Amino acid sequence: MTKQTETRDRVLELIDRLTVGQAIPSERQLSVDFGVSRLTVRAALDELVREGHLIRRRGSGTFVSEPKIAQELTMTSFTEDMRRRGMRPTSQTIDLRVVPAGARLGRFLNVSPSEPTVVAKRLRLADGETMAIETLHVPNALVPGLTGKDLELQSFYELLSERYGITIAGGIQQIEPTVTNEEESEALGVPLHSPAFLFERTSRSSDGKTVEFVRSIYRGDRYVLVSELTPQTPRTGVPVLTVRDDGRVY
Amino acid sequence: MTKQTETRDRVLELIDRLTVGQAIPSERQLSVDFGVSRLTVRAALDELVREGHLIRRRGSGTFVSEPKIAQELTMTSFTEDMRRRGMRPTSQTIDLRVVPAGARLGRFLNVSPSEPTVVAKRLRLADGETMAIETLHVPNALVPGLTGKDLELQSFYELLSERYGITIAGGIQQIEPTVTNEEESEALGVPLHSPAFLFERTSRSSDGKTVEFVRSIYRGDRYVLVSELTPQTPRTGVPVLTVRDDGRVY
DNA sequence: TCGGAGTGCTGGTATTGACCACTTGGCGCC
DNA sequence: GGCGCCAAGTGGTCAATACCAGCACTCCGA
Repeated sequence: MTKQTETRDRVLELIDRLTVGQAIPSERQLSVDFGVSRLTVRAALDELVREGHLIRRRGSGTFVSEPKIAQELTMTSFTEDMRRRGMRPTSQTIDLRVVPAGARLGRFLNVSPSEPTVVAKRLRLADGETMAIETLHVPNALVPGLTGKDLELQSFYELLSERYGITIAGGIQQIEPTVTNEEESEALGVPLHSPAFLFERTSRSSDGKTVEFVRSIYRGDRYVLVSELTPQTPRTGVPVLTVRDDGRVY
Repeated sequence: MTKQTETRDRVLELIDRLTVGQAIPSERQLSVDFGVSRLTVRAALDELVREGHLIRRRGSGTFVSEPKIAQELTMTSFTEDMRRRGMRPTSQTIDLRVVPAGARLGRFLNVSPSEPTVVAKRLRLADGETMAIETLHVPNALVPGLTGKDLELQSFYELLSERYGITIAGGIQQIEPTVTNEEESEALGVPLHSPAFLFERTSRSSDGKTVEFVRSIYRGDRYVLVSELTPQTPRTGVPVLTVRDDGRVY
């Protein structure tokens, strides 16, 4: 725990006790209070400003900012995503089998086409309603003994971390519009050819190995992507998955 | 021009002359070369690392990184977006009329329902191929005398800035999957009910006024959203519009 | 020849001190 | 009472210095 992260955490606690628009103590004051140098305080505040918790006003002070409309799109699993939105995520494993990766999947996972690979098809629910259908592909060697039941009990990423000691370090996700086919429509309970998002994600672990390739179909009538746009300044354009509760969310 | 931004620029020049994977001089060396403190060099490098130009390796050095797959999604117009990808953006104004805002649009634009509003429908092309169809809504008072031809000659945001003195300060964009209707299919030259992205964007100027509401339909077969995912650490998840040149882009 | 310890580099963190640019509010003058 | 100026406080920037932790290479001894 560096002083900087410690300072960051202490400031976050401060923020929790304040309301939007209120000023936090000055950098000089904080450096005295916490017993660290002002630069350390600044570094911690820098981070919080980047994350949208604080707003600096030169000559005036540093203030608690509006909660960001669009939160960071971090490396979240479906489970975390739903929890963050106060919904209860569940999962039904429709199918789980181990098959050779094949050419295309082998390329994605960076393994031999003959490599045994777990292919799991899951229906993802939020508060009991269908939200997405997901097909997971993982080299079997990474997750020996994985069962369909395992996937229903906890987040796959939690499982990866706790049972197999694998932590996800990053990934890349591609999003396209699509329409549901017969199988997807039936599983999701929506009309045939309903608009949907197709997510394709490849994740890699901290040692650089490709861990999974996931293909998900999200209901277009329940999901929207919202991104906040900022001009010029390379601040961050932060998109987020937002559940459409009723008809619209503005 | 602060020393930090100056240092940043000089390092960027350095990067241009190097290839991916090569090391830049050490922080201490740069601070001597540029005649600034190491702290200043670090701050400049911090920014470049955040933007994805450089990668630090403790004990080893700082290296030129792969160009980021996902660039920042800044407040871009279609025009800027296409230019950044090396394509030539053009525009055909299909229709332009001034009508009362009405209830729904008035709410979006934060004006009275009877407020005269420019509604312009444009076909957006990239390298001569249809890419999107866009319907622009702007209070007429903000852009008096706007013609359909104006919109074909330059970016609307450039026009706003140069002729009307309005600069866009931010906005929020919502993205959904949809399918094209008859009119859209015909205009875009795709089959009826083709998958497409629906973008709805509301932009505000620096003085807080809502400037525009834009509704765009992007061809799903030519557009994909790519977002790079980073775990835990609230670095930035940066999504971007990526043109699908051929069949796939991986 | 091979392996391991040592050493000199790298970036990572932290401190102290200083000055600048800007905001704000109070004080004094009109 | 109102206006304008000025001082105090704020964040923004920068310097010089120190020590820590990780990496890679060299050199020496087995």
